[in-house]
Amino acid sequence: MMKKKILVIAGPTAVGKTEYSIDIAKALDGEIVSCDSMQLYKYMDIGSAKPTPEERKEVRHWLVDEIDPAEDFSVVKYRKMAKDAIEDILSRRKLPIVSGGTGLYLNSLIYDMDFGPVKTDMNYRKKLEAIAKNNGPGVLHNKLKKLDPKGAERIHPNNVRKVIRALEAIEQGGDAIEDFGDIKNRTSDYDTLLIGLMRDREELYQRINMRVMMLIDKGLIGEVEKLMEMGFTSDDIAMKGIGYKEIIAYLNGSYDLSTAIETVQKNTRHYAKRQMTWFNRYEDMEWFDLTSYMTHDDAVKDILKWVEKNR
RNA sequence: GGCGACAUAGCCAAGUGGUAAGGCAGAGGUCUGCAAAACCUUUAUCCCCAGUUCAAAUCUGGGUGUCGCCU
Repeated sequence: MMKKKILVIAGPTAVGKTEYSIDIAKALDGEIVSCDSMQLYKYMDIGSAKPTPEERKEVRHWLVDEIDPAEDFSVVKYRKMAKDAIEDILSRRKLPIVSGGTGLYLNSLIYDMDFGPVKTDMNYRKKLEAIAKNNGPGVLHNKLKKLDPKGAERIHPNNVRKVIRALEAIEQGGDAIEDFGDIKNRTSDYDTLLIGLMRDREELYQRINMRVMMLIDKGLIGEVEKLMEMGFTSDDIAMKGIGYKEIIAYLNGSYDLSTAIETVQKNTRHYAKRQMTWFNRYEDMEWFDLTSYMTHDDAVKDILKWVEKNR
């Protein structure tokens, strides 16, 4: 039986995934399944650089504008939603194109990751967070050493969040968290074609700086004010996104505007670098260096050529 | 022109005789239920010249530069 083909377009933020994905989707009769942890949220349009309504009319986008910013969300929910979307697209004989920059979410789609039965327990987490805060992170890590020596070895003591998650998995009655390094094989659910978009570091950073200025021009500050009026606070994970947390700080008076903007730019640059680190480990990812093309169309043509050859 | 202060990494900065803290930026990396999250690793011989000393970023003299005050 033929495996189901899906195309993945990954790359750091501001590299141009949205426009490239749309052109590629149009050429291949595809629909886009967003793999972006922020575009998922409703009301957060400007800061997450969602595709515009016009763009979404050109090609159908899935998993954009789906959840409330206050909702507890996690990879597992993402995977479920994304797989449903992919099935829907395939059932209509179209090509699913997973496009985005959230590495963990992408992994959940292209590897068979077993997240286990244990759900998140916010109260439990808060309790442990308090312990870490009062007695130092080492206490939790020592505990983990006893319960899950392998996990303790892999997780740095200072990484409280991961230590807590590892403890949660065991203490709430599950198995120890698996090591991603143990996963060798891609999922058998799909036949995945991985495309990576990149640019020269310098050019990418320039695009990031410019884009942040553009987001401000488009009304990011007003968007954040509106979200705050709706009752969302910096406690909501969604509001910890880059571009949101800094503007909140500005509105609180912790930053002046130019500091806020510079901080957004800086954090976005850091994020882009982490994304590159993440994607670099996919050995079969075909990279297209957008800096090296004279025009957008040349690059699209090349990408399509590669897809035709490999699909 | 006079007086004073200062000069340490790309930036901020500690160190006042014993062999260069820290933060930021930069670079590299980790990742199995908050991932735009969380976390880790890494970067100097102290403005220049001479001197004192076993030993100088630290003390002395000179030079250069910056800042402040005065006329």
